[in-house]
Amino acid sequence: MKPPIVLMDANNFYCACHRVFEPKLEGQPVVVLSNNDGCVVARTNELKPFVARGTPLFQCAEILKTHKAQIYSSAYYLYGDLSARLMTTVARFAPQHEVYSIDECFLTLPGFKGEELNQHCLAIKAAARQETGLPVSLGAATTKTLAKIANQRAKKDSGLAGVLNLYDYSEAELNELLAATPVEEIWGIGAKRGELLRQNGIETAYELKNAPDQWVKKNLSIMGLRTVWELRGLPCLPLEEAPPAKKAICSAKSFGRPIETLAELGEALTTYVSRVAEKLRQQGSAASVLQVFLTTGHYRTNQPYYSKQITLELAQPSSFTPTLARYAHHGLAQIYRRGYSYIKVGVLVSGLVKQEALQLNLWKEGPDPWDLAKETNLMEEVDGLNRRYGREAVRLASAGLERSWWMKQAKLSPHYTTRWSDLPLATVA
DNA sequence: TCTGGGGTCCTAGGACCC
DNA sequence: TCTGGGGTCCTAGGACCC
Repeated sequence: MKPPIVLMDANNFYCACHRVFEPKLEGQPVVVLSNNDGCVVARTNELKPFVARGTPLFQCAEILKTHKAQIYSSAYYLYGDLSARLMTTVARFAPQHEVYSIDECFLTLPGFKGEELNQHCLAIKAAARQETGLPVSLGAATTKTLAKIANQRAKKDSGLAGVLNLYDYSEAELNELLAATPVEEIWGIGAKRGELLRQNGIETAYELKNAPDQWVKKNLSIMGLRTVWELRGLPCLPLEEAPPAKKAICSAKSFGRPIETLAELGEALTTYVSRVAEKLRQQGSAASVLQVFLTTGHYRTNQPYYSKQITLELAQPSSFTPTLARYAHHGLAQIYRRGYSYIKVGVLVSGLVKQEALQLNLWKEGPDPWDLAKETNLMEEVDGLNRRYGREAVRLASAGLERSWWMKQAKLSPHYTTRWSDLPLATVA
């Protein structure tokens, strides 16, 4: 017997995080903006019919105003922290879990079924609300893809109390639900594939479930075929308890204003390289390839467009911030052209190897082992200080001090969970 | 004026080899 | 005019997700 797979997903996660610390927002429409306050990345249910996800702020400012929406810049320090608390809570309820994204977690519940399964899901929901203040929904089924559909339904249908169990549905009941599910709502079917499917007369999840394997594989690749099998109740996507190490790490952000000079681009690049290097060390990796890219805006047509990338191979894999920064700046100097207004620069590292393996190989060739030990110790100190005193408490001077190019964050929330000075005050009347 | 960031996986096509 | 077959590796680009 296949064990039930449950997907826990927070409702309007980013918006909900702001509500946790500002209870006055409860029942009020809230939106959260992307970096640079550019687009709407999250909005509460009240606004969903009027504002699509990803709409640029300037295009929906009026509608937001008429609905008296509360607007926030994205505050990832807050979301990351609440996410960790939420995952700790739900993990208690299952022998195995996979944190799939910042607000989603798959759980397996072997031995559970029927009413017992429903009650367990309700208990998870109650604990999440009690311990983190976040509203969540849960969907149970035999595969991840079906659990996703169950979860969506649980969210949309207010009669369901946030929990839907498809695990105990009969084949006929399940087919009926799939027939009422548009094909674009299936996990793994986006706009392009949705369009292709519709052109071929496949409009619902039920129709896709019954499409011939050969046709699916040819048109939607092996991933599409897996999706179809999962719709049929055949698990193809295993639970991954330990997240696999990343194969590439990237940092790239738009500036708060266009910049022209190599010096300022360099400051931003150092900042992003430092972030990438920190993430590398966190997962115990060193990079052997580094890519730098920069671009002018592509929405404004009255300005010349320029976009370029360069790939550099490191003499030795490294996670030492100054080494990576040196390569990055070397690359930037080669692709930089005067006379353009740039809006973004970025860095991507790949060819990742385990840092330990590097150290073991040292006595054969490569950098002086003594130097490497010094580099490692130095970075451990820096990472420790930054963990303790806040990100970028210690940083390279070339990352800049003024940083007038920094992204726009006009509506930033206080750091409720990471700064003593920002703790909310409770007063007794 | 103002249009996000960070990932994964797959496929096609070219270079190269025997 | 005719011009093999099969394999690997790499890269660029597309599609998707949150």
